Amino acid sequence: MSLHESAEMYLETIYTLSQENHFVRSIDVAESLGYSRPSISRAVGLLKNDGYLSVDESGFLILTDKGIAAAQKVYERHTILTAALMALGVDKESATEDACRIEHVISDKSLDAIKAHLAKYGNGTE
Amino acid sequence: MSLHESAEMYLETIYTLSQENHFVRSIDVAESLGYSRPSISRAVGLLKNDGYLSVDESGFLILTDKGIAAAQKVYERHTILTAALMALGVDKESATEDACRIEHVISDKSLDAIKAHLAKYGNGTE
DNA sequence: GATATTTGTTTGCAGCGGCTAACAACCTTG
DNA sequence: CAAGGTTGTTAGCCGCTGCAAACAAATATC
Repeated sequence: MSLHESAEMYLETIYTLSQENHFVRSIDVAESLGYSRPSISRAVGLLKNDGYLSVDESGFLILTDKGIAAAQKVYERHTILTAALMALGVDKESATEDACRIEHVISDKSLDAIKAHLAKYGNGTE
Repeated sequence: MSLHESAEMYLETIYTLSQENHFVRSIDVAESLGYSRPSISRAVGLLKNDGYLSVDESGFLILTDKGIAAAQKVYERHTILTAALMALGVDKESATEDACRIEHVISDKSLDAIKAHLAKYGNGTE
């Protein structure tokens, strides 16, 4: 079963938060995404059911290997898209916001093409 | 009230079909998008309510000025995104599919940056 | 003119993905 | 230990956007 956009977003958020804080609870995800606690609660339940994470006794969210792999894939897309847009002169904030939406809908083919282009022509200048 | 993604897609489809055929009915939109007739029926009703189109006695869909403007905007985005992806070496079909999804979520800022880049470096080669 | 096909509408369903309200369980702290 | 804040869950709502079934109206065909 492939991930819905929202699930990708939750995984990515948990992943990046866990790199910053090491311990991630539902409330952290809620605050980071600006969503309500019930929304996170449901999403976490679904992700748990689907084997993307587990929740320990203290309520910390632990990504499984499957969860980490999925999150990293989304995160990489995010990074590439942000870099590509910034290379075109888009400000960081707009580039990040757009990357956040595009990362869920662009194909691997197109993403790879952008990646290859960045690799060839650099990521920081134009 | 800003257009939802689905509404943008309907408008764009009606617009392109009306350039090819001159007369566009609901059924044409249904076949073009691969949606059911009821889905089109409801969408057309909503677009009509919001002043994007009218339906004449024969059932032909007529975009209003507002509808044309909105459709053209989406279509232009589609064209630019397709060209940009193809310039990166993405095949036409994939580029078109991705453009179809990205066109609804990318910001004007990023779109303008891509447009400017295409204008500077051409649309067909890399 | 009768039947059949095409087209559009109405009704109601389903999944997704937000939300609030209310409750429960767990701190924490006076 | 009692009171209050924090966090998570449950229940249920709503809008969006697809769907199918069933009906209605118009058109085509025999």
